Amino acid sequence: MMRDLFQVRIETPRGVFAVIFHAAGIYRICFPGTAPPEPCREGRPPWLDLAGDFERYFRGERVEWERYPVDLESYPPFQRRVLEAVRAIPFGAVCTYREAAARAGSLRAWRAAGQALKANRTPVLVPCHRVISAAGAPGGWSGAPGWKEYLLKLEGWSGS
DNA sequence: ATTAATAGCGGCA
DNA sequence: TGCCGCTATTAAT
Repeated sequence: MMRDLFQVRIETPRGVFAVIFHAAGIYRICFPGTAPPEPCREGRPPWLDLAGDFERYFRGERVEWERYPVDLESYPPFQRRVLEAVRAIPFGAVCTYREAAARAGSLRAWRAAGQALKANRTPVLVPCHRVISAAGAPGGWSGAPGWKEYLLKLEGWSGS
């Protein structure tokens, strides 16, 4: 189901992010230097202090992203369960691909869990950076390189 | 309609 | 150490 989309640009210490949203939730996060692939108009989000939360987060403060509704409707069922499980990982904590798949209900589907994270349209709000490989390496990131490591460090993860 | 390719993991030789 | 199979989904054949 395709809805009318709006976007806000938000300045942070790490660059300008674009948040794409509609009335029922946040649809996509665009990292600095990337443009939204779908057409959208400028608009003001209905949620209070979204920009403030971004600034605080990129300054290293804890932010309760759970209070923002994220649009997960267009994902296939398993991917959606993975993203919901990943959303529940607390600030500063991490889990493995295996655990993420298990929490989504299919213990052996780590690989498919990786696909779900790759398909994740809303990084940061769905903190896919908190899913790391069992060996302690950060693992993949579908956007520009370095961001996963950066976000983990921002949340106090000391590395392997 | 089938097959290949994925943001990985654990078991077994 | 290296090989194998596994799961869900999409893209290519």
